[in-house]
Amino acid sequence: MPKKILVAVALPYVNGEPHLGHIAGMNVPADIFARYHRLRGNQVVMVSGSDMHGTPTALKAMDEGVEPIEIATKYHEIWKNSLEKMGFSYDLYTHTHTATHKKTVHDIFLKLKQQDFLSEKTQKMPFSTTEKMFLSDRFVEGECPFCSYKNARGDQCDDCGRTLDPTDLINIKSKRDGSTPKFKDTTHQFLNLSKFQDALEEWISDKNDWRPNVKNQSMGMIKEGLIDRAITRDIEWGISVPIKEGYENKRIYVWFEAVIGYLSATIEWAEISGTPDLWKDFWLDEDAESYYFQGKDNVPFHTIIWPAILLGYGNLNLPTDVVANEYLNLGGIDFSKSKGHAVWLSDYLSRYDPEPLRYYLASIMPETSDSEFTWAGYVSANNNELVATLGNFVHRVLTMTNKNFEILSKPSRFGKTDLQALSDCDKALEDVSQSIQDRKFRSALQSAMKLAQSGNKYIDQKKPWFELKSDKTKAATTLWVGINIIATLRTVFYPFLPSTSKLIHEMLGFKENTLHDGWERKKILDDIKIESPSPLFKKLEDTVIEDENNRLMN
RNA sequence: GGCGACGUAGCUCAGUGGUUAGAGCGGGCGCUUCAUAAGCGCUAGGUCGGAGGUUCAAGUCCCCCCGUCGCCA
Repeated sequence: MPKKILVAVALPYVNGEPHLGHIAGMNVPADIFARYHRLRGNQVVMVSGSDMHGTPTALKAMDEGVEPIEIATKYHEIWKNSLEKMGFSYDLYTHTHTATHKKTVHDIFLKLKQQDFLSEKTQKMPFSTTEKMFLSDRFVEGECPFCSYKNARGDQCDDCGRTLDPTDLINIKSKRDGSTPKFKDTTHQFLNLSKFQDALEEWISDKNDWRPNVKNQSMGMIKEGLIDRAITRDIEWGISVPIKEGYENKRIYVWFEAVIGYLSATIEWAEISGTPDLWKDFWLDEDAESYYFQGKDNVPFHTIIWPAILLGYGNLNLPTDVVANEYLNLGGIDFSKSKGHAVWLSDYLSRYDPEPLRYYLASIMPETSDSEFTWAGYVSANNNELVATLGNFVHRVLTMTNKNFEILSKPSRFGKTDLQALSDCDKALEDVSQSIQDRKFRSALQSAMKLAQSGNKYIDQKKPWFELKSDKTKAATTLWVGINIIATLRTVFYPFLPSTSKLIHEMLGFKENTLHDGWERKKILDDIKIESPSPLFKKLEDTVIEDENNRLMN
């Protein structure tokens, strides 16, 4: 019975280009997971989109003197394009400035209001008279009333560490233009998170397969007591508030509506696919599973706020797991000279192939702690692992076969070593499968690469170049087994390296596509013909390391 | 300040209280020549962030520090 699996990837702010840190923790693991499950025969929908209404996007637009939609659309296109080039298999990558999204957000907002999960409160907020807008805590500064530090923020003094309210600040100024704000009353809608306290605690308490940081952090917050949070803001950019009076100049706050993007994207996908009700399979069927991929800074939104919204709305599936990764940092260079620099995805793709990057990022995925991207590590992974271990194994077997056999036939009997090699294939399929299901992607990749290593050992043991001279039948057996290993490598690497997998598939002359063969050792045809192979990967010169590091520091 | 995660070989990381703490990469030595000078074998390299405690036994459990990152206030 195929499973129904929703793969939800965090919606990025579109106030800049994607860099390697963005994709290492969200897109790479999500795509591996989605591709694995499709190959397994499960019904998968993988969705995400650009978060168009983020505060940083609106501010950038204001600073550049353009409309927010211009900034958002510009970067949305760049994101969409780069994600596509990396081979991420989204069923839909949309954005949150669509009619479907707005309709879904309004529907949810009104239902929550109707069920009494929203309430109205009035508070005093600093208002900029020059920019005609309310200023959030981090956009005001002034003198700390406790330690007299001059640049204390609206929420905290960085010097003495004390918690502040903007009304505490002496000589409060706008950080944006230095003007003095006035305090004005403003009224907002609040989500009553406290009403979900018990339900959330019960829901999370038995999630023993979640990563420790996700579960413990969420439980800690729940036990401290959840407080109501404002879900509307005094801003112009965003989704309108579906309340008749008093909210004309307010918008729904972005953290509330962005998470709804997972649902609205699934609905949009179903509509585009011509099966408008299909989204229900993933959200209403209680056997369906859902996995949310994102960075560690996003955990509470996915383990508390989004589940609270879903519970409040009713009948919608809660996350099966919230797969949060730590951060990928940029390393190997002098940080003092590289401030604000990053490896931009579009820039990377203008010079290098997607697959080595997918491989390297999966191999250093920040699953348990922050990790570092270095160009030296990238070149090393490409040359020592992809070229030397995987690429070379495939190439040496296929070249020898092509040069010595017009047609390679299935051997009539196998020796002990041959049977061991074939069982290594089954072991690899099992190990990779288990690790991906457990969302342990680094370990899964290691198990896949281990098969290429054991393939090389097998070839070294059998020495088919001798067998060719002494007994050609023996060489045929070795190479036939070698081709079985290659066919299995094609399968276990498919989630990580889809293009490489396709290339192997074609070089082996298989007819149907890889998905058709499923997650098992392919039944190789009795007679197989191998054309002259081409290398799977390009070796990189060591000068790449220096060149790229220089580029980062200039 | 509170909560959470992390700190193990030169690098990246595994390690349900139980032999002598492991793997890959990098280093050193050897073997091999089918293959993109690729492959295979052997080997060196560790006060497990620091100090204390519980235990027959601690990288692992408890307490206190130090450091990094995230969230909250």
